[in-house]
Amino acid sequence: MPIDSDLLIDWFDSCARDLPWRRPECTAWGVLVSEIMLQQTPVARVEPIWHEWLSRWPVPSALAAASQGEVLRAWGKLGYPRRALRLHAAATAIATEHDDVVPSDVDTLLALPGIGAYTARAVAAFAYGKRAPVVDTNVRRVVARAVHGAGDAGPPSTTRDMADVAMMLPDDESRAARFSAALMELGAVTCTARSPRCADCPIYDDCAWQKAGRPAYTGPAKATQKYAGTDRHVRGLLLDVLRGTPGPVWKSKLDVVWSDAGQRDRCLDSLLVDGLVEQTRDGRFSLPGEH
DNA sequence: GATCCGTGGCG
DNA sequence: TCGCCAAGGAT
Repeated sequence: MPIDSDLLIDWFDSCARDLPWRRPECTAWGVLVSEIMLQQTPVARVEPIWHEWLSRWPVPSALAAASQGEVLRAWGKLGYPRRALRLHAAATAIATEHDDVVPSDVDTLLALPGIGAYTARAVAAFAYGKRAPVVDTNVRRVVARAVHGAGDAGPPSTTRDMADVAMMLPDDESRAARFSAALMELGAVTCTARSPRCADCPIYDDCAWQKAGRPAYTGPAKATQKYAGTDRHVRGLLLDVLRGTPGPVWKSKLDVVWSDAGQRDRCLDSLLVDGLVEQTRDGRFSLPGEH
């Protein structure tokens, strides 16, 4: 059973969270910054950083004028700091190639660094009101349950997932964009992964999962990713030292964060390769552009 | 398609 | 306590 767009949009219009990047005065740039920050990162942690960024860098060219090190510091502990570098690169491209205007066309957005299938369509829909299937983890879960009657979404398949949603998109552009935002909102606040609040769900009566008695997820087990002791962990520790220090540091300062010298050095090398760290001529290490 | 890439809160 | 989870993208 497809999702009743009228029910869902009405619920969204009356109950949606008041998030700053949803306000009418928010620019397309503000929407783009929010979408990048929200990748794999909860709203509560993004909000304060988003405000700082929009206040400090209100247009793409302003961010482009900042150094990579400044950008990484301002990114703080949002996680996945390569996103910050890519957003900086995207801002530079927008400033130089698009007249400082965030593109509204999906294919043009896809050509920018750090912008993939989800983010390109999210910006087109939420910043410009375009009709595009916006599919994130929330949408995949809501569709899996409400439409397919499954406990959760299986492994992602961009093509199939977008086709699923495209079929349900209202014809009207503005309503299509609100429908997408509503699907995401429902997954984020009501049809949650762990303990869904089905009693509060606006489409409860139509939900295939509810009708089937809410069967548990039966698909393939999701790969659980470790963190403690991984390279990701060590890279985070190394970067945290550089964020917390005004200028370049000697390697001895970095060596104290992790006992395994082999892993430490491998991670430092990978940070250099990724452009998250630079080495000065005298052999010290710093965030890029800070020496 | 499988892996890698940060960080912190919560049940 | 600790595994799961959070508006993904690049390779």
